[in-house]
Amino acid sequence: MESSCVDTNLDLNINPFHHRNKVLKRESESQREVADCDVKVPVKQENGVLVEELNRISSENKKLTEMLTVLCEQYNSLQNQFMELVSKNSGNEAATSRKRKAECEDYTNMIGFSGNVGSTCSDAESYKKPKECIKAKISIVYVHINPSDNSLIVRDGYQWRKYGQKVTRDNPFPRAYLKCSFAPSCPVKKKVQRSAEDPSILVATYEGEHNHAHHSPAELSLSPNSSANPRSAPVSAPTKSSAATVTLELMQPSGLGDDTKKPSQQIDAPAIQQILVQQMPASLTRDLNFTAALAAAISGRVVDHNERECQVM
DNA sequence: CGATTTTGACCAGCGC
DNA sequence: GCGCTGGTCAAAATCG
Repeated sequence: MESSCVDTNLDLNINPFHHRNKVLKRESESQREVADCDVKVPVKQENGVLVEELNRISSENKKLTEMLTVLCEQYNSLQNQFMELVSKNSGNEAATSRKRKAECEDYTNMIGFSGNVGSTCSDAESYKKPKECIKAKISIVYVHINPSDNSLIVRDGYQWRKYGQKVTRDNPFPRAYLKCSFAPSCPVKKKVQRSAEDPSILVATYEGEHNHAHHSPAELSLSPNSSANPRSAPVSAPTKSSAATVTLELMQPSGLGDDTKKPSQQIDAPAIQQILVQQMPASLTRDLNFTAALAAAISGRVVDHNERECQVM
């Protein structure tokens, strides 16, 4: 929850020591190319250019890190404000809500950012099977969609099977219940429902973790447990229904009492969007796939740049 | 024809 | 115990 949980140090694989090998490798490659072109370029000159480029990238990395730190600080302060708001509203909500205790426990964990519900027995299914302690990682994904799009489809790279649909009391939009197509070997379930406050937002609640890779790697990865995902995020065009997506992982209720019940239903749409914006950097920096892809993209640009320079010389 | 979706019925938790 | 509610089941319908 704390911003300290967020590693603001973007490892872009461009630190000098790490990059040194690439530089040396590039040196040998360019020497080969130079030989092929039958043009002799002083190695020291190229070395200087590369070092200069490396310094430039390092300074960019530093700037990005600073920007990220500022973003995280802003996020932290906003989160504190949000928690205050939630605790104020929870008193009124508790009087009118008839939610199940178990569900309240689930949503007590909402707007957490680094924990894993599975470490205790207070997770989603424990009320059904009190003797079992099922590990169920719960996370909420908000997907911005076209309000005229009535489908309840959240493309997250996995294949789902719908097994039910209900209209819930506190939301006029139907809620779809889906299981991973690999069930029962994969226990992951998800619920998809439009936000009552903002119909352009689709709320997908994931329960559990996938124990397999994506079914369709060509689709955009929005999975809450990126550790189970295959490598880098695909580059296919965004789907019509997913213009922007943010994942909120849920955390342990430690330090949070019942006064945080169902905060998502107590905040208005602008607050949600603010939270989502603040959530993005934390989610992105936690996502190894994202940082790896970013590093690959940057290093790719550097390589291209160097190759162009080599060709010029 | 197998996989998926739809949809009404059923079950279980919770508050009164 | 009863009613309300969310979640799940399973048969029928639909799709590719």
